[in-house]
Amino acid sequence: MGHERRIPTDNSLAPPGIADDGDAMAFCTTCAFGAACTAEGYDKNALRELHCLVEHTGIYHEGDYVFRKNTPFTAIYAMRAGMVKTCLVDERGREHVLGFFLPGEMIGLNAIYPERYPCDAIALDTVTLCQFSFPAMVTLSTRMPTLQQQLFKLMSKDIGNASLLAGDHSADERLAAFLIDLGARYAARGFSATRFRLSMSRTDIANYLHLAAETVSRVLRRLQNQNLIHVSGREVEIVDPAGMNALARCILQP
Amino acid sequence: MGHERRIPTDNSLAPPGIADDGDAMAFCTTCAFGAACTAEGYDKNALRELHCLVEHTGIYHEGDYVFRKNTPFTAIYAMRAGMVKTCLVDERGREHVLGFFLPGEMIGLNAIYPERYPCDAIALDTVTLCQFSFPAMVTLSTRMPTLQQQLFKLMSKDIGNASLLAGDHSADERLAAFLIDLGARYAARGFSATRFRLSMSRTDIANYLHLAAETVSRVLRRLQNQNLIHVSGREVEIVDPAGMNALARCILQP
DNA sequence: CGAAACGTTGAAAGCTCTCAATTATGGTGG
DNA sequence: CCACCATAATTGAGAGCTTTCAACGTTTCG
Repeated sequence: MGHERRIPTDNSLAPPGIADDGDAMAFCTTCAFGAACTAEGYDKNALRELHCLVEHTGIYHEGDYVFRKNTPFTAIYAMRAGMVKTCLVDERGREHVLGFFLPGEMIGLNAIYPERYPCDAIALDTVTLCQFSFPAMVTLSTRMPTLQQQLFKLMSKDIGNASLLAGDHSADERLAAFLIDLGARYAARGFSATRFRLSMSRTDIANYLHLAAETVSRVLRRLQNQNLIHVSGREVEIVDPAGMNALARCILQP
Repeated sequence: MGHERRIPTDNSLAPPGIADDGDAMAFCTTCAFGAACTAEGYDKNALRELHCLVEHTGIYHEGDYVFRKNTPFTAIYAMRAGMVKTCLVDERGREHVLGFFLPGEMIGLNAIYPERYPCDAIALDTVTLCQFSFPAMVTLSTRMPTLQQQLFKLMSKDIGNASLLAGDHSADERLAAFLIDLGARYAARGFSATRFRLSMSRTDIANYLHLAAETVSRVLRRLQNQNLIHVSGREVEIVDPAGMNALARCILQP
């Protein structure tokens, strides 16, 4: 394994339900709601209220659905461990991957407007997450400005990220940007930015980057031959971060 | 002209400042904040407060900047008339168009998280808009749940829209989806869905759809030869909406 | 009227895709 | 523990779509 999970995934024995304070506080430091949860000077009751609308869900295994397209929107989810992809299948049967989610990131924010989940969310490995009732969050956020701001921030961030893939860039640039971005997000959670495991298949990567799976294979090989990365199965090491950044810059920079 | 502007653009003589109620109310029916502004049963004071944080800006002419990349984020804008593009220029000097904005739509929501505008916003023709101080909106929205919900909705919508261009589709499908989408958005504001004027250049369209300008020309010609549309300069008529929808479906449907 | 920007059209090159075959990996059951 | 199967990943060759480069026609506006 390229990195160690800091968040224990062995809470399978604990029944789903209200998070106990100890667990919740420990997790909150890496969670997307960290800023709201751990905000200083906060009324302890408010903090308790926020924790009370969280449910730790059971464990999801590879292939399990966190939610399905067109299901009524009820909750958003914070990743605790593992990786989830969001995707949808078009009428021609082709799968489009919208995003990959790492520990600490939020899923479901794009369901608020349509009031239904606009895509499927599928676990790529063993996943645990926190479920937040959205109606409850909305209510609470009117009394808790920090929470409201955090929601605004998270959503605004998502709007910006979406345009990452927008440009018409070469396959090499796309793959470089993908790996650099993944490394940066891992680093933000305390993992290694240069060594990690790809939980998703080459096909998933291809469907995310809008390339053919064969092209993903070829480009990974090409980057390795240029001594930019080292790939072994799903283990990846970024050998030359500067070189990779140079490739990815035109995508990540703007 | 393919459609009539319902919103007068001749307020250039009025000094920027607080919107008078008459104007504001008239506009609100087509504005993105309509739901919040015109919500029934609302405290008249709250409504007045919302209107008070709006400023009608002066007129922008073609090429004028509404805001510039990296400027500190202070306000979001609601389009009243005309068209604006948001774009950024990469280090190679190539322009990427992120979006086009029609009357009633909001600009600047992607600046909340970075706290700076992440792109330029440029008027494509004669533009008028309303400026909302964001800090003031945030404060007000804690007392005005409808406003908060409206903000959530608008942002969530933007997250979803961004994935419209994501797929790897043919140039024909992209152009068809672009025109159908534009028509639908015009229709949502009371204009014709099948006859309108493209305020942006072929190059802008190309930079938005990630095609070469020459390809845009060729595809428009191709669609016209198939009797799907009629193009004359920047005037467009969708002659066969069903056929165009069939082409665009795989992009717009999911 | 003339310059400059915009738009169109043609031909050749390049990148990625598709199709096909081969190799590697991981899980299952004997 | 190993054989076996299904899935995933890799590699090669040819086709297709879009891009690039270049030239020409058109519109706009000083």
